Amino acid sequence: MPQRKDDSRREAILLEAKRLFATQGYEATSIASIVAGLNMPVGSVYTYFKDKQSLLVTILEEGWEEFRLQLEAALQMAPDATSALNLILERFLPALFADADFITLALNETGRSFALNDKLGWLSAHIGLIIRKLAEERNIQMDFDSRLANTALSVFFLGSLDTIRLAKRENLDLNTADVLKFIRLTIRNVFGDIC
Amino acid sequence: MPQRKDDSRREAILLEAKRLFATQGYEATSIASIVAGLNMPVGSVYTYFKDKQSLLVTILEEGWEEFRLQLEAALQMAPDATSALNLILERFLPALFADADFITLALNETGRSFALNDKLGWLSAHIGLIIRKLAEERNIQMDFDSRLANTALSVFFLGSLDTIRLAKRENLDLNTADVLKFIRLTIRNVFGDIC
Amino acid sequence: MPQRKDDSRREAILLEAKRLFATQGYEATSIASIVAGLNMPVGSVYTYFKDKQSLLVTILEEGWEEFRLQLEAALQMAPDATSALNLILERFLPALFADADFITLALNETGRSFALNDKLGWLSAHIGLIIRKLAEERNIQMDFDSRLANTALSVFFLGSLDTIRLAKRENLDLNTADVLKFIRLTIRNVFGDIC
Amino acid sequence: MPQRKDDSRREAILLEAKRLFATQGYEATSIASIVAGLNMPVGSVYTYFKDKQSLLVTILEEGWEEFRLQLEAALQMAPDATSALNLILERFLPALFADADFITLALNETGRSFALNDKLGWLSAHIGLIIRKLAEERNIQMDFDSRLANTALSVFFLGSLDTIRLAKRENLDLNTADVLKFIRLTIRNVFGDIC
DNA sequence: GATGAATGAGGCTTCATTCAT
DNA sequence: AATGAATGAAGCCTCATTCAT
Repeated sequence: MPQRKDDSRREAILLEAKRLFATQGYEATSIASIVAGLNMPVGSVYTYFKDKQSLLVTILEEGWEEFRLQLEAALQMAPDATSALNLILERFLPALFADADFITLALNETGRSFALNDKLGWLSAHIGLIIRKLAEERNIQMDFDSRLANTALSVFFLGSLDTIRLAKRENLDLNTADVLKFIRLTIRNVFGDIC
Repeated sequence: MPQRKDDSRREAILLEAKRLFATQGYEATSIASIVAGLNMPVGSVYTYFKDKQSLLVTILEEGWEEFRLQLEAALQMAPDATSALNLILERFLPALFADADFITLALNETGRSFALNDKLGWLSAHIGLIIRKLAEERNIQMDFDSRLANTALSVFFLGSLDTIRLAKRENLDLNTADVLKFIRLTIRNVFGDIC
Repeated sequence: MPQRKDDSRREAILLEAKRLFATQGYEATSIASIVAGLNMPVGSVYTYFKDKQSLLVTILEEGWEEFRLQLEAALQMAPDATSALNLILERFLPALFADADFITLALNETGRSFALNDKLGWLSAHIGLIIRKLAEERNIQMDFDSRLANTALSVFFLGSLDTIRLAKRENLDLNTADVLKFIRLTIRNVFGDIC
Repeated sequence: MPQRKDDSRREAILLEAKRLFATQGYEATSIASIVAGLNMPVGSVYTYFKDKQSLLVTILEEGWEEFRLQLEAALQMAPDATSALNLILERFLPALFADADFITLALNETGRSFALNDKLGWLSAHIGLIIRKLAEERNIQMDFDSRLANTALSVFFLGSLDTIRLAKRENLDLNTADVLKFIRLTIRNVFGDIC
């Protein structure tokens, strides 16, 4: 029996690739530079991945899948819309915001290797449902039409992600906590003291 | 005063470079591909620009400068905070939002060739001043601390830019008008019917 | 006596290698592509063969040996030159012509991995002997010197092989039967109605 | 004005490539090895040729074109079929036979980069016309059907080429003169003393 | 023996930049 | 100043072969 493919080597490659792609950009990062720090030969990348592009796609798709599963699990556990919202604010968003490299790649490679709009659509559907339920529960009249709602969600979601990556990259005096606080504040302005 | 004769060639190069950099990415765009459609020799790029990097820097800096000057001119003309705000909403933002390629480059090349945080800082200062004046004029109590204000501005500004570039790139059923409408709505929620 | 169990795997490798070497060329064929269709691991090749080169050499030498043995057996069975000639025309050449892949490899790898001239020399000696006997039997004066005879044999032999491989490869409206017919006609022109 | 493309460099590359492709095979020859002896950098190849494949195609197509033009010019000059035949035997074939590298490539790359059958068809048409005229002029009854004629031509043509390349490659005691002599002899057997 | 992951040299090609003309 | 051929470093990827299991 030959050596079995070593999952830890695969993960190490993905992790280093994510770091470098996010830091220097996909095109500016060479395969050689990815394996250099890992003390692996270049050929190893091609044992685990078809080509450079699939490295990026894997990072983005597996990364998103992780967040998606987290969110769906959280929503299933939630007995009502209020607790669902709180799970999003306490679990999903913090986990997403913690991965600045993923955020950078997702935003920069939109369209080239990552269908960000698909993900945004999926997110809209889920969040929209929660919002409508919340409004119902709390007897609040929502006069947003769906276009405006989508716009709002997109601005808040993308703006939060971009703010966080900018803050991390430029060592701004802003951080994840500030963004979450701002989101909470916005929600409270509409729905009251539910989070 | 007429422009120097060759400024038109310089501008043509900048325009095509901006389009290609935004569409394909900076690294993936070759100098040869920039001049190809313009029927210019590669050497031309180096008579007007030091190297490829300076092409990108010029696009970003001159692009920003244009918007900055527009905004400053607008603000100088404004007699009070309310009209300043309206000028921003009617002149500055629409002009900025119209240039999707610039937005894409500014967001993607953040940190590599463009200090987006500097620009955000400058914007914060100006907008912040208007906000404070507005609050004063209208006798509204602002309990935002400055960190939260900066966060809010960043989320809204970057989120708007990202939403617009995503909408353009992915042919979403969202457009500049929707984003502007959402911004207006948000402002009215705080300051009332001033825009 | 039964063949050793694993000879079938060795043969499968040789067969697939021959097909691919002939179709795509030796260098353009990877070891991996040879075993891919056979559902065998790459390592198998190295249990039966020293390296890639020896795969090719084996195909050519074993292939030639098979034809050589066939021819020699045929000649031993023949009571006279006329029947020897007919055996060649009815057994040896059809068998050789049927293996287009072998022909292609033999012609293309001449000099690199296969001493085609050695084989041609061996063939010349045998055919030459038959020719001389035939001339003697039929009392025909052969004024060919040996150089010209070798040239003639080479042109006919290589020309036939090349024609057949070209016909197969390019789906020409020419086939093995046509080539054999032409050879027969040429012989009849010299020796009369003996085949 | 920049440097003009230097045709002598282009030719030097083609010549060395032809030599190496014929000697070692196309796949086994690296671009680096082609320019090594010419004291040129690798990039030069790509100034004159799109890629490695086009290097081979150019060698084959330009080489064939040269021979084709020679033959057509010769045939136009010939007042009758007999002199046409002699021009072929004295001009065209010797020129073709002299270029052993071209012959090797044409035979080995048949189908991959060179449609040898197209050329054979073109040749058949021209030679066939001469043959028919000769038969007519000399009142000889040709009972060859066209299939057999094509076969004969293919065997003789390809056989001659292969014999010559084999002779050159293996330093056989056979040469171009022998092949031409054999061809002449064959023609005389059919048409009498016309060449 | 059987397996197939691991290796790293080497191949093809691109491209920013220079500089002869 | 204008041009575009020339350059060669560097990138991605393939693949024969080895060897741990």
